Amino acid sequence: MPAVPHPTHSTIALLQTSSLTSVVQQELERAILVGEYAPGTKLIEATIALQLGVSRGPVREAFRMLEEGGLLRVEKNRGVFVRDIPTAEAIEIFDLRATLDELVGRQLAVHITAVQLKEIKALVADMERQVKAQDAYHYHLLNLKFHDRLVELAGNRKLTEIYRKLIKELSLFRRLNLADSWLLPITAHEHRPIVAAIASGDPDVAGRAMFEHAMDSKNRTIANELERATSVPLPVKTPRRKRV
Amino acid sequence: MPAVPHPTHSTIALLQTSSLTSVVQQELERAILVGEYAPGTKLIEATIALQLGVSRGPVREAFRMLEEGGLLRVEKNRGVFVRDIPTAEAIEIFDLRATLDELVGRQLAVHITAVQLKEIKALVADMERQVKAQDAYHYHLLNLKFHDRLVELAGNRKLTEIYRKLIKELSLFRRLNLADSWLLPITAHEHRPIVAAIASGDPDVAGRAMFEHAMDSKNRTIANELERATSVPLPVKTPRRKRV
DNA sequence: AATCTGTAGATTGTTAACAATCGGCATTTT
DNA sequence: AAAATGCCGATTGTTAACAATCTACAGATT
Repeated sequence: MPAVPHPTHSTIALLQTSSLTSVVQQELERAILVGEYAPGTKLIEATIALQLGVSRGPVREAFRMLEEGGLLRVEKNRGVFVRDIPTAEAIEIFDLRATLDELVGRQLAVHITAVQLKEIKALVADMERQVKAQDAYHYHLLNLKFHDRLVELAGNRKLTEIYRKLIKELSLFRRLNLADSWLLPITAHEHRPIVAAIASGDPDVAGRAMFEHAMDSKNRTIANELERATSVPLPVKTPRRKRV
Repeated sequence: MPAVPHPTHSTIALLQTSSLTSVVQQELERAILVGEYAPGTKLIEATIALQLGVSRGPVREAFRMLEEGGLLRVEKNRGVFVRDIPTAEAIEIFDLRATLDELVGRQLAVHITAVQLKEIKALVADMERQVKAQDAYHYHLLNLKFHDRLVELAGNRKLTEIYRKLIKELSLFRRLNLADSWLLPITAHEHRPIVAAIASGDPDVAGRAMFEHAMDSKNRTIANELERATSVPLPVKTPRRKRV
């Protein structure tokens, strides 16, 4: 009856929105972010096409999307590789994130509702529970959720979009995934003050709290990285390249 | 003989870097940004492929890149369209840009060199010349260049990347291109104070100057847009912000 | 031994054909 | 007349084949 078909059934909605390209895109993104394809890994069109049961066309289109999204690096006629974020770029991203987080804090201080504040506090409580339980992995996930939710609540969708893109790229900063960085969630005790700062309603205070927190995270990660670099005689395997 | 071929000749470098996909991508982006394809326009694969003398494959891949870049909107089985940025989203982008510009100002205040400062001053002088000559078009170009260069000089490539993406999307905010907004470059007299603020070396002052300038631009544009819609000019007030 | 050369296989770039879906229009139905 | 039905051209989604390029390796050359 509806002149405009309304995708109520999830299967219909799926067929209407997801093409093979989008499915491949999402699956590759998932695999990359979860570490199934480590940074530097070469992705071969035919292999992936075979694994996912599609032809090379959709795979190539997905590659182009992920390239533009900053997750893949393309070398013409040579192949596509999972991007490895160099330390210098990671620093830039951290700085940028800090500024965005500051904006988030400022916005939230003015606009957050009581219900939302409660939701955030619950997340913090959850995290503290994971710390007590020594569950670094779930703490990590909750921490991501915490910050993502804050950004979302700031109410600027473009900001959310960019923030998420930055987070994805940061997860390709190799050393971040070496696990010992979130073995000790020192960040935990900073979360309550942040929530308090937001609740205070003062944009300057809240913005500052968010900014400092982000910068702490940056400094901790980079320090960790530099330490590793000096202690380990860097096992740099040089890939065969002809170009400059 | 170099075992590693060095693409000194531009033609070689071109062949090594540019695939049909990338050429199509750039050409479409150019055409979109220059307004040859107005927002809302439907782009037909076969037509474009024919016009550019390639097959549909590269065109589709370029579509995916431009989609991810925020310039195209894709409806499955229906086609791709040049995106039309709604006012609400434009506002979000403006706010975001203001924050990024503030960061730019803060960075420049601390890091800009004498030569760079001179270069920027030259750009401002150029702009003032265009104002005197009533050349709104070239003023517009120089203004873009001015801000783009400032961001570039801030020395954060990721920031530059995001900033440019935002600018591109803003150019798809339909009303911005209706020409009368840059018939009167009221912004002109704000540029000297900005440069001075940067030259002062005080990050707070410079950041604030950049932020306010961006917000002025936002308010002017949005007011203009609302006026067109309602034919009643509403002054848009933005809360002043203070820095610690 | 080290470097150069050339060939074969693997992989990417590009095209063309096939399949599925959409949108409009004529026809039918009420 | 209004609404529903069914067809047809146009357009998109997908696949498979073809062409160009790269990488590795073996043999030739110095």
